Amino acid sequence: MSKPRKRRANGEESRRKILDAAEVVASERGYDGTSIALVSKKSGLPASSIYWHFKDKDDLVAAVIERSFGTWLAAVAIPDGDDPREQVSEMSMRIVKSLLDTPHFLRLGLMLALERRPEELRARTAFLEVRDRAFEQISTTLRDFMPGLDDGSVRLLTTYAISAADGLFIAREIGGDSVDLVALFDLHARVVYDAAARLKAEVRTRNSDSDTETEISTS
Amino acid sequence: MSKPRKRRANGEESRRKILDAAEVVASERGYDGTSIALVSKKSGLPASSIYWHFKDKDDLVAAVIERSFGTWLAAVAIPDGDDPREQVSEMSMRIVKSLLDTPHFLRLGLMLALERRPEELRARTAFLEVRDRAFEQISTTLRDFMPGLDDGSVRLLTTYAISAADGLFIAREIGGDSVDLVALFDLHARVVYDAAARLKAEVRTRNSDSDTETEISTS
Amino acid sequence: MSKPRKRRANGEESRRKILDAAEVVASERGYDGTSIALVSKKSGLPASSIYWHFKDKDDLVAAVIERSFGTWLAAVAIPDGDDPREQVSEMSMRIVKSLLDTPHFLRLGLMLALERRPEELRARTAFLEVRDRAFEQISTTLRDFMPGLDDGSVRLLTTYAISAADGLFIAREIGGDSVDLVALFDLHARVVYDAAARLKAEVRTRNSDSDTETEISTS
Amino acid sequence: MSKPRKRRANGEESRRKILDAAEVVASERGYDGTSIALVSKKSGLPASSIYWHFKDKDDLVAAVIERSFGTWLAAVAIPDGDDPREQVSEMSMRIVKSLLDTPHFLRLGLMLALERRPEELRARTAFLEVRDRAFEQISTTLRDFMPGLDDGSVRLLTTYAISAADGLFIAREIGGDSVDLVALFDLHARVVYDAAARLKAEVRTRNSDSDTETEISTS
DNA sequence: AATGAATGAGGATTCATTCAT
DNA sequence: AATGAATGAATCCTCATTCAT
Repeated sequence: MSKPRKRRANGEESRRKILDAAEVVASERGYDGTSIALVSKKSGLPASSIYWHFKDKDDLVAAVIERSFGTWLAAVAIPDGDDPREQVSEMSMRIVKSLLDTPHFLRLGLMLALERRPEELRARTAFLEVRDRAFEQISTTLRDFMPGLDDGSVRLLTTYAISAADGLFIAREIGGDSVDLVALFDLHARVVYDAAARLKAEVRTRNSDSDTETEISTS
Repeated sequence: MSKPRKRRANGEESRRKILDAAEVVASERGYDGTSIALVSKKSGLPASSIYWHFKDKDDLVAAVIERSFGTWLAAVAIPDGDDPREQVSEMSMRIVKSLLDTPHFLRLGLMLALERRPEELRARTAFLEVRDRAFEQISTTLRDFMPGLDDGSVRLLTTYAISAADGLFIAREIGGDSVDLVALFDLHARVVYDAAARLKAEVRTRNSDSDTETEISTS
Repeated sequence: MSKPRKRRANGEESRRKILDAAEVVASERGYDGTSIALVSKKSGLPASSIYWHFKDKDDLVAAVIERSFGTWLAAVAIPDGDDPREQVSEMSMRIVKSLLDTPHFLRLGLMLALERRPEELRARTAFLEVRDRAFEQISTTLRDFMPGLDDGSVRLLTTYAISAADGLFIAREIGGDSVDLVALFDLHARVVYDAAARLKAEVRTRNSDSDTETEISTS
Repeated sequence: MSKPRKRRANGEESRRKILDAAEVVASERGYDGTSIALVSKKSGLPASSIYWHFKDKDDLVAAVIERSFGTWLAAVAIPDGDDPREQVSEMSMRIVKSLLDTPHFLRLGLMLALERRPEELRARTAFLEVRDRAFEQISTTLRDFMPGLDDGSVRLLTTYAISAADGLFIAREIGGDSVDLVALFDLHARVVYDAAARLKAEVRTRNSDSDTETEISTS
């Protein structure tokens, strides 16, 4: 009773504990601030055990990124059967909720993204990869909702949509509860929608140039 | 005579060298990644000399933030005598240019902003302070351009304007030359302008709801 | 069926794999440089399996020494029925060949021999033992070829013969192909033979002291 | 009196203390067996101070090699004004004495020489370099004493002379006082001298080929 | 006959900082 | 106004070894 040390070797669970601890630490302190000793303390496993499960610190943090992204995706993903027309506002809400509930993924990712070290971290590369996947996903969604948009515009809008969302997340991280993330994301969704509509209109105009089309004023 | 007299020690210059080195290092590696040894190597001055000029590492990085912000402000500031009507587009251009030329300030600042360590860094506080000043500045500008906007809207718009700009900066940091920062900031300026106009219109409508009610100022 | 049945565990073969790996590693890096992890990697067996076959690292390396010596002896040994008169030149050739083909035994042994650690290694002791056996063997051979040599001379010559051979081996290890080991061992064999002959002559002279001493000119 | 800690920073002396400690440790345990912690303990300076004076462990051991060689050379070198004819026997004596008194240089060097690690140690390279210098020195001496020897023979003899000496040193390291190093080196000197004389004679014979010289059978 | 997992001790090296000069 | 030297704590990671299965 005094020490019912669970001596059952259980690889899966240990790995999970380590990732849990590392996720919290890394998302609060960044890569350099994440010491193996701290992860060891928080996970309850000796430092050497961390090295049984992960090649090195970089490998550990990359694994954190990947798992974190999975969790985050699941939280954001829209359940099957949803009415497509509700997708936009629904996704906006889900994103906000995910950022408030599990900010680990994005906080850590952005910290890594901002770094420039002589030799790339696998952890950073891992983040950029999942970010690229998100980019493709959103591009596709945009094209579905606004058929007729040219590639350049889709690119521009997607970049803007993602980047601004990053920025809003940071604002919330800095400002805490005084930042109304819901209102900001509402604004953001509308703003992107309007911009998409305007760009689409401009494209159409440009295409049917000599015709009698009337000017289309900014939304 | 036997020794080639080292030129008279020049405090100002040494300090400057150290700050120059620290600015580059810190903006590439963040706070934890900035080792005194590296700053020493890059500045050409011994580590102990850094401690003659700065109390500790935190003090050094805070000084970097402050000087960096000064430099950045000077690059962004609009020269006297400019036509106020050109201010918006001009400032947009200047901001883009400053972010491309001297990204140190914002890169370091955002890295610091994202961190959550048990004991606050003076360096982080310093960044948040200059950011607050920028917030006030932009709020004022917004109010000047869109008189009649209620305080909540100004707050929301300013937060959005700044945050999205942060996000665009990050996108550029990640994507490099493949990210067209000029186009993104053009879009951003327009989007904020439109949103401001719409919010203003909504406010006016709300205020003159049923009849000729007199203006009711918020706050 | 679901699992491709790992072929029946074969103790002998595993043990051999481990010894093979350890032999290479230890002869390249010495005792301290031989990590169980590296032997594990090179042998393809988990570290814990190494401890199933060997008590500890010292035990493993001692086993390497013993097996290695066996291999080496077999390579050097003169087949039965050989004409005794050809033994010397033949053995010289065989030794050279063995040192070129399987240098593991001697390389590792000499490394161990040179070490001086607070607590003796069984591995080192094992090497010194087989070396002693070799010493006796060569002493006997010498006595057979040069009957009449006093014990001191046999000792001296044997020590010289073995030691110089060690040194030549090292020279080859350092110099690689640029060192003509065949020529060196030819020289060595002749030199030892001459020295033995001279010592024998000196002994005979000394024994028949008061008699008509004949001048023995050096060289 | 209880703690008159010498707090006078004295770089030279500290460096010397570290080298002294490292020399002993490395020559007893080899490169891998030389832990910075042990050197720290034996030298009385903290491990971090060792890194003020030396870049890394490899740098430290290379410095040991170089200093050790200097010491050894000084012990072996023949004072000016010595009668050249006494040089050979004198040098033999001096070498024996140096090997008995300060065996550090050669013990460490041979251990390093025998190693084969994936990435070369600067320490090993340093040893091979000084060894090369010794080779040239001895070659020159040989040529002076035996003018007329062809280059191949000089090479062969020098290699043999050095290598056998290495082997004799090892024999003494293994056998301790029971190994009569003086007798062995006397034998070695004579053996090399005789071999040189014989080789020279053979060369002369070969050069005057067409003459009536009879075959010279092996001694 | 093995092995996945664990673990405390120790490995080299860097850290921020101080101190005497 | 500086700096060579020092230093204890911390860094990441590897070590030999054990244990439960």
